Amino acid sequence: MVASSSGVNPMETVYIIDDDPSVRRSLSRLMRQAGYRESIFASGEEFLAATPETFAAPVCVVIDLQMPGLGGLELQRRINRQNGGVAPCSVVFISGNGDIPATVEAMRQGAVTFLTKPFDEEDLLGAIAEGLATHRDLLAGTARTEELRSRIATLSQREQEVMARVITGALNKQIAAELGIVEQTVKVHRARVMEKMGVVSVAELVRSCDAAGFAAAG
Amino acid sequence: MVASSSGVNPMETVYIIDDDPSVRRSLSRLMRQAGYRESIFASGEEFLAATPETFAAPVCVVIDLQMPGLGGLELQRRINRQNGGVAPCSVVFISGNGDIPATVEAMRQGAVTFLTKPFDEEDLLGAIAEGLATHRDLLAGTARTEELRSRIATLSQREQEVMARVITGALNKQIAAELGIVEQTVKVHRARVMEKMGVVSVAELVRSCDAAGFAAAG
DNA sequence: GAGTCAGTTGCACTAAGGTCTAATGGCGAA
DNA sequence: TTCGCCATTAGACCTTAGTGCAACTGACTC
Repeated sequence: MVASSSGVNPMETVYIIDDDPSVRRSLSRLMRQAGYRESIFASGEEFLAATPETFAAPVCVVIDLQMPGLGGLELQRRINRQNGGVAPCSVVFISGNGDIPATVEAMRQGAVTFLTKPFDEEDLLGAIAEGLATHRDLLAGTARTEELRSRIATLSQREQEVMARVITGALNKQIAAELGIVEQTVKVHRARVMEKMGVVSVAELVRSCDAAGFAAAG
Repeated sequence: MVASSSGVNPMETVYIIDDDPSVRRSLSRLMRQAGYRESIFASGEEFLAATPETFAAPVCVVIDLQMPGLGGLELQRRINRQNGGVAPCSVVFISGNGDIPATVEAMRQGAVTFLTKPFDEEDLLGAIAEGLATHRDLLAGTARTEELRSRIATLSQREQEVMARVITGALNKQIAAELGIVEQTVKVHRARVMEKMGVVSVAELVRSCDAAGFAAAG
């Protein structure tokens, strides 16, 4: 029983990267039948050239391990590097004659799974569904983080210095002493920080900074 | 060049689980040469019966995939289950004739790596070092979490209710209204919360609660 | 029944945070 | 040069938070 298009988010995309035209055709058809948007590529180079470095909607990339030119593992590495080390999409490997070291490497680099040809279509669809779900969750977290970082970017240098100390629980007078300014000035910066960050309490500010990876001052 | 015992934490332990006596002897010697504490077991059942469910010091378990009785993958599952789903130690697989599906499963279950015999001693030692390091970091986080949870456990019901609202940034008067008590009472609870949790600022309290998984009140 | 503990409240006082208005000076863009 | 943004400070005023002391209640224990 193949998954139908009902219930599948039409924005979720599957990219197929395989040097074998018959595999590409076959998987392309399978993806369409499952209700996914899909695109096929004959090589990793082609894929990298044609797709953005980051994706706004869930994406799963199905990669053939053995390909002339850019190999599957190296392709996976480059995809991961595109997003500053954070996987910009989910990856599923397929291979005709893979070996265990390659499997270990693929999994360590974050692959959902590693399937050997011939594989059960259900296994592939299951892996893709899992990869898309994982990526969906990741994107949700990333969107929040990005929003917070853009807010932090609107803070002036001084405001960031004050915020870094506020989220450690430092008193205004302590912050003033550290920065060599007067307490009243700290209050002004602090108020602006709260306003720009869109929070009304220190508790929210702490959570926002933690979520955005903004480091507290020692 | 085999790693010497210098620089290796003497409390870090490696457990070898293999049904082949010669492999056990060989790996046992290798571990001792590398400066690790080690114990050998002929089966998963023997290991589970002889070791605690959780470990206080870094541990790496080297598991043979194919063993009569309890297989390597099932053993890994049981080890992971012991700690409520969180890996209680690191796991390295070794196998004479493993296959890709087993490798995928092992890695998905959190194995550091999967080595095929005959393997390079350096690869095994590297994997063990990595596993121990990962487990060390995990233990450090766990210790902190446990300490915070035990602190939270000393809070009375009311104090927890107040804390849950303090960490949302609620004002004392809002908390009082929600709980149907007077602001002064909130202040008393709040002061006791800060004292018992060992913090002096709301910022620290928020971080502690987040680290301990204590949920804020909606 | 006495003692203990958690929860509650009131009052007074201090400390800290937050807001508003007003003013000064530097610095880069238009 | 003028305008706008940033950083800075002052003074006044109000709101919150934190602390110390005292007291009352109910449940539970010795």
